[in-house]
Amino acid sequence: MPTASSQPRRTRSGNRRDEAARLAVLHAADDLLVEHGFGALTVEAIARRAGVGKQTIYRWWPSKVEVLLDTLIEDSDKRSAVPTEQPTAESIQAYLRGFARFLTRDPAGKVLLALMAEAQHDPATAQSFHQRYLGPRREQEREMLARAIDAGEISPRLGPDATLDALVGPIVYCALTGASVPRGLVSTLVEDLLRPRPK
Amino acid sequence: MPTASSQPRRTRSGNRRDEAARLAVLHAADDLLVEHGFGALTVEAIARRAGVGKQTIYRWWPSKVEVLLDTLIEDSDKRSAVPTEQPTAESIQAYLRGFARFLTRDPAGKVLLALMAEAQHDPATAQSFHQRYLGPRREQEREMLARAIDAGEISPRLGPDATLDALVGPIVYCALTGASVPRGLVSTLVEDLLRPRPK
Amino acid sequence: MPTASSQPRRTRSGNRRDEAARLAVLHAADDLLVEHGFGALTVEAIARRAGVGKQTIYRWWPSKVEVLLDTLIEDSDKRSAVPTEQPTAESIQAYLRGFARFLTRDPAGKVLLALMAEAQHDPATAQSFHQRYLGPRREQEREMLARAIDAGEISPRLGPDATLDALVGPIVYCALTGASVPRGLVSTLVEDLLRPRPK
Amino acid sequence: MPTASSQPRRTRSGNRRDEAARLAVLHAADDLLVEHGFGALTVEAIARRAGVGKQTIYRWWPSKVEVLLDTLIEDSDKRSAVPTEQPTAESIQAYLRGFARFLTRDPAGKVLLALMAEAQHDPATAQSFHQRYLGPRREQEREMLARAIDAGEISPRLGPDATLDALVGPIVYCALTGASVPRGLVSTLVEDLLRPRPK
DNA sequence: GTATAAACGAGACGGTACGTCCCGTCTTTGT
DNA sequence: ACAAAGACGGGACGTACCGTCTCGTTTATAC
Repeated sequence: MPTASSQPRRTRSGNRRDEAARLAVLHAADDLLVEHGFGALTVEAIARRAGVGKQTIYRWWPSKVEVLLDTLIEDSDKRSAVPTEQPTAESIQAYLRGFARFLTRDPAGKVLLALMAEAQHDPATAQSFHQRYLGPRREQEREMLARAIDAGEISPRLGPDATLDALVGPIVYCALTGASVPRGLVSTLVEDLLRPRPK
Repeated sequence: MPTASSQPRRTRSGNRRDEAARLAVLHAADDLLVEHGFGALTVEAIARRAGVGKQTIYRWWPSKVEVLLDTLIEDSDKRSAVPTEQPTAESIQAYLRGFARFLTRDPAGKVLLALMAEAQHDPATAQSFHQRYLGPRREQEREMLARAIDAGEISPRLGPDATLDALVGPIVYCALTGASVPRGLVSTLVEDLLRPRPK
Repeated sequence: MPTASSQPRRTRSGNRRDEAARLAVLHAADDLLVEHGFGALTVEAIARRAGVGKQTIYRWWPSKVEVLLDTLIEDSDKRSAVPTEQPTAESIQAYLRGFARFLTRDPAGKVLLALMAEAQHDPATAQSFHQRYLGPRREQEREMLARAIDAGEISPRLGPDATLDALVGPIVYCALTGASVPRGLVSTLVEDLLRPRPK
Repeated sequence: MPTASSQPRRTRSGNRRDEAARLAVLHAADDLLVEHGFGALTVEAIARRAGVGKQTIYRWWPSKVEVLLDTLIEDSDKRSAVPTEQPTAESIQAYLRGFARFLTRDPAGKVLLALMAEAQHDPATAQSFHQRYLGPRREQEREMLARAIDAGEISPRLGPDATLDALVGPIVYCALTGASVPRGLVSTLVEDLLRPRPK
């Protein structure tokens, strides 16, 4: 991870990128999305709320979607990290439960839903969203599965991607339809798909 | 001057709703969505393409989303109907496969994805989408499950909604991420979730 | 439910023109102009107010301007008639004063001003307005002058049209600028232009 | 191709008002009025013709009427200025003749007629038109009269406003009715109203 | 008497313009 | 050099009327 300059940084600009402006934009976008929905998330509104010029946004982000993507990537790792320690069936299940909570309860989860939605409307968003979020995440999840299989913790009947679609898909679907994830769903999925009884 | 007012007489409108205009709007919306994506789906573009006044759209539909919903409801029943005959595990599996094909291959499936996406952005869309599409569909699917259970065809470990989320969720998730539904996913889901081996 | 078609029963129409509808349109137009100004005088508003279908207006009048012209012609003769008896300098002066009052005080005078205004905006209006109102009126006024000259009542230094422009122009101009006609203006005009002292 | 970044450099805009856009709007409005009449003078048409966004018009002018008023005020002083030197009966007469020519011949005169007309239809136009054009002009004319009276050049029988109404009214009236100002009218008015023979 | 034909109210239709909002680009000015 | 500010050309929004057109009803006249 690169440097990340530290001090409060009060001076409003200079000839280097203004970190305060960057954060103001990210927070403004996040807040607007949560408070007024994606429809109210216009570049002008972000700039207004962040007390920033429109050009400052266009200078650093190709579109408002990339702003959201930046917030998502930061928040996602914080609030729903893929287990990197030696995973067990239980820790995988816990990860899925955490992911479900993130999606359906955490305001930051709204960002993910909004981006997944916007990706349906705009190919450029789809491209970025896959490259910067879905792809890396899926890669981590595949690794998690592989290590659990290696350790004999699980033995899924399906290939890694199909398995992950089967586990994550229902959770995402519930979130998209505004429903809570039904009690027992995650555990049953884990039990039936990751530990199929041998014939 | 010879009279010659003979042929079927282009009736073009009158005091009552013009069916030709209605169809032109529905088709224009569908075509625009498939050809240029949701971003190009403006009321003005629909009107232009349908050869119709904007007011004619606003007169009959509260928003472009409702236009899409109308086309979805008509198409969905035609191209991916929920089985109403006595369902078996096999016919349920066939329904899911048909649904997957509808979502990922059929242009009309794009309409469903677009609406599910727009529902994330706009509460009014979410409301309509649930009330007019998701709700009735889920109801039919519940009935399908119930009859299959009664007939002893299946015995799901989860409640009806959780079962349906687990079956439909992965398919929708694949479609949303632009992936094809992995081979074996549907059959494994049906087998593991609807016919759990007796202990 | 016994209907009992009792009340006077507005006999809604028949095979011939409906006089009630005609009057309703004329009055609605007049009222709208006076109450809400020319800007609110749309065909739809007239129809709404008169309780009449738009087509009924378009059937009998080529435009809303002709509706106004109809009301003007009826009212103008009633409220500011050109003297036809043997005119004197005094009766001419009285006519001009009456005309000034009509223009600046009488609601029906607003119709004349509105038409004169609209004639600036639209050549068709100008054409009709001249043909149906200004022309005939000017003709009557010329006759009035001619008879007064013949009788030795007046001896204007200018030709008939120039004289009338000089007499009527200031009154119309005051009305158009929203001013009242200054005290003494009419009498001075009559005295100085119609009875010039012999050199 | 040699570099030659020489010419005035189409600056096209910036933080401050774009003078080129302002002029383009004024000229477009003027041209449209003269060429196609007030009916064709829509904000959209002005924007189209000026090669300007609609918002640029709405940003600087409250309505199309104010655009016209701006052109009128600029043109009016250039083409029909009120005499400021010591006025004589002759220079007053010349001014009136110039004004008559302006109104009936000069394309810019159409703007005045159109505004006077629109003032009949819309109170806001009336307000602006009086405040920004009629009022100041009348003030200049009153001054002209006053100085001529002081110098003993004229001795009108009527008060200043009535005198001006009597002089200007017939000219405006002729222009409004599409007539040319009759030969002899102006000179007779000046002679009979400004130089009344002493009793 | 019944059939025809005209005028009626209602209102849907394809359009045009309204005045507003936001897009993404561009310039100016300040730090 | 970067930032705030905001004007710019463009284009979609949802509304109001335009003038035309059917619809179904009502009623006076013609057969």
